Amino acid sequence: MVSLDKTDLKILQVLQAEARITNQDLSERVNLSASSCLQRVRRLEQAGVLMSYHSRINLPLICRHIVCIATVSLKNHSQQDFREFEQLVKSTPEVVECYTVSGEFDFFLKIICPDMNQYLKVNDALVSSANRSITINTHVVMNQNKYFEGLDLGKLTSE
Amino acid sequence: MVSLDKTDLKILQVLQAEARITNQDLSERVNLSASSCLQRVRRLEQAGVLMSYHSRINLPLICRHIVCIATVSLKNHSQQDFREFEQLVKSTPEVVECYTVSGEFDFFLKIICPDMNQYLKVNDALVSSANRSITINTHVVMNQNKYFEGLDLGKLTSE
DNA sequence: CTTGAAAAATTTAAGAA
DNA sequence: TTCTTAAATTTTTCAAG
Repeated sequence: MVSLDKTDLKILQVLQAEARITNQDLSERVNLSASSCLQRVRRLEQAGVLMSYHSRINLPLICRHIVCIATVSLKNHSQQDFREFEQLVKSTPEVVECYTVSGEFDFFLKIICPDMNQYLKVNDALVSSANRSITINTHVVMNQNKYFEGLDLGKLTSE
Repeated sequence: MVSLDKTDLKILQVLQAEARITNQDLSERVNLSASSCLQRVRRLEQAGVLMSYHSRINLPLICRHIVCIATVSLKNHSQQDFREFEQLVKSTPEVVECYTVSGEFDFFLKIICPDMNQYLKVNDALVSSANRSITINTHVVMNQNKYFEGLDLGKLTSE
């Protein structure tokens, strides 16, 4: 567990939502000189706290596509079967996120495809990937009401 | 629908996964001069194609927390009830993503809390927010196997 | 829509507190 | 850890193709 002071948290808070801010502007926001701000950012990167920087793209604006969320249950709960399924997921580019969960399902997948035809192919590949039984339930996303915009690190790290 | 050429797609492809790349490096990657590369990036921002830039933070490294995925079904499917629920979700910081879906559920939520105690509070707030009936099913995330790293825009936009 | 050059701004390393 | 300073680099504008 890396320990961070308030200034580090402020830096992370800003970078979560404005990753392309200049170091100079960032330093003003957190009341630091540009050089010590940069030093902290580099340290956070090296420590693995800042993992990567991404752009959000307005996909509906540039192409037709469908987003689905699929629940997955494996009949056989052996480590081997889990690993194999995870491997398959990792090598399937249409699956953009995958969570292992407790409860009535084993996995949640988020899948993005150009059209339903391609989705069916991905689905088939997941189902018939091996000879083990698997139940996949698909939910087509009709609207995304809330996008991830960064966590409230103050709340999460307080206490 | 905004129409993009191959160079625009390359720019988006790079920025999705390396949002803090310098414009100069980006221009080399896409075989353009720095100035025309910058011009394209600004145009993509103005057109709303590039929406925002985010950092991924290694949360397990800096604090204890739990991630849950919840399925939600409303008993009453009136527009009014949907809107009210969406409003509640938007004003609840622990809910970091929300999808309206077709099928057996109405919404999928991703929720991040410092601990289970706080999760229960959020859950209660969602359930008892109003006098309408709602079914929430919680799945604790045990592992995230695949993170969003950027779409393959070539595949999505081809044809 | 591009390039290339010049000006403005930022990043980054070094030295001192 | 911080800051200041200064050199290196990058961003940004603009004239011209």
